[in-house]
Amino acid sequence: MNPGKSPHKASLAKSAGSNLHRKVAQSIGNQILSGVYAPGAILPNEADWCRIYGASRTTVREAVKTLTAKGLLKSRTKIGSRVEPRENWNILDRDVLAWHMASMNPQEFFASVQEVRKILEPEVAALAALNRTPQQLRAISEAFEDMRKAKAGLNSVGPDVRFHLALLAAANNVFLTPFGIMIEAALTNMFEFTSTHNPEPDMFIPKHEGILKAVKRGSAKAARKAALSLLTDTDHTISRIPAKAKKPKKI
Amino acid sequence: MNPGKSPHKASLAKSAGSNLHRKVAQSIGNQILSGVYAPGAILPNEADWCRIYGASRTTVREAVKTLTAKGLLKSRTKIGSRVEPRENWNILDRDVLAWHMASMNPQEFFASVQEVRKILEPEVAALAALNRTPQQLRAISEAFEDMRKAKAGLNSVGPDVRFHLALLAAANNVFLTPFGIMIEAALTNMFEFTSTHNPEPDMFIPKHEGILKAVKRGSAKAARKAALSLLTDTDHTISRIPAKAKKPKKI
DNA sequence: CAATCCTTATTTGTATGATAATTTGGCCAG
DNA sequence: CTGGCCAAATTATCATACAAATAAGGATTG
Repeated sequence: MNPGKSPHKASLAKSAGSNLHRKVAQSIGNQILSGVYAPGAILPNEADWCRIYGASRTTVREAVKTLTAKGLLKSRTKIGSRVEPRENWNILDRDVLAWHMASMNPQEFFASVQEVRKILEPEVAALAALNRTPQQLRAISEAFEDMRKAKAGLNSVGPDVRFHLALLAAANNVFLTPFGIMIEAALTNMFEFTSTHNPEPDMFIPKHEGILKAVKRGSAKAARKAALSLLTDTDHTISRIPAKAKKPKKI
Repeated sequence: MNPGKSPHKASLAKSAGSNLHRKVAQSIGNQILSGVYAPGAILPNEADWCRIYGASRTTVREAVKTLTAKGLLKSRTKIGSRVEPRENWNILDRDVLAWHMASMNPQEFFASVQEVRKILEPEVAALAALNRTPQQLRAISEAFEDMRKAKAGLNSVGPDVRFHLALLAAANNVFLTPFGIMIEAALTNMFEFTSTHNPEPDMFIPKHEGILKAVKRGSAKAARKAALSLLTDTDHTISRIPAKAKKPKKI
């Protein structure tokens, strides 16, 4: 796409990862997620990347392997590295999600997340009510207590995240755990998406308590209902964007 | 775990991937997923892996980077590579899922998948009914037609998978697409989990047709109901294992 | 002209050896 | 006992070379 002599300059070093191959992977990953290299496109070859980043081929190759492992690329001899179709991207991977967030309309991102949360979290709560171990219940309970204590300070986001992650873990289904990443990202960055920071904190605590109590006494039905109400009534969420006609789909 | 001179011998070359670093990654990945190296354990260092597999350090490092990118490992200088906790594993990654399936009780795997499918697929169908593009509808429709044609032969698994994947794509939510891997794995290997191969093929086609029609005319409610019935009534699934008391959780 | 085979060029894959950077753990001094 | 300094182990990076795969074009032949 830009095989010229002075390509992107691809600003490195801005992201935190201390290792070079990590930085390179982040940079290339960001470029893919932001559409600089679209699915199907052939990336610059390894030698080019070396020049671009001033790194050794070893380092570049490790970065490429990282991206390949996340489903963004596929390399073949004599061809080079081609960007994989979107459905192969490992979007629930921590890094991929971060890159995705960096180059996406925040409201659209948030709407997509909430759409999935509304589907999953009530059922997750129900499963947790049925399958939780005592230890898992304790983890949920402790997170809730921390939420309550931290109520005064606005930094209740940490315990809040822990609460939802603990709930997810208590559902005891491996295929649900990947969503922790998504939930975490949504909750920790919520203030960036919604205008107000901690919306309706007075409703906030009781609703979480409702989930906790239902899970404690093993009532799937009540847990489902409580979790649903947390995501719909109180809103925590942005109800301005209709979940439906999100985007007419350019194609 | 086995730092002796004659370690695992870790049979390579059995899996298809032609590249060496791929084979090494697969072998180590399998060992992690099968519990040879548990979360928190320190893996052999790079030099050891080189001896074990008879590969160069370059190759071993690329394999390690691959596994790191999938969330199975984390490497630190002077420490080595440590197996990450399970919740960080990228279980919806194609490879990780394959390794997981290779070392798991098939019925437990299938039960977990169906549990998630019952949660998601009705809502996926509903979203598809609301958000599908004409092209996406056509893809669903074509997959269904292929299913019907292939009805005589038992190899309807291909079109069946395509049908569900097309439905998933039509939901138009990036955070749902990762489940395609899981659904694909479940459907293509179903005959290994259930005793009978294509259970109740007479119900099979009409139920899929019900989903298609609902999606076509944009009825979320009907689509949800049809998708749910496909997963509960007909059973496609194994109802012998109660979804609840799966496993008392050894901890 | 058409089809087939062969050569060649390009790109990734693997190997080797060396050096740098990081950090644990122990040693040593106060 | 405490603090800081030193050494060892391990990953991180670099440079170079060769191997393997394969796409593309050219030579050969029908």
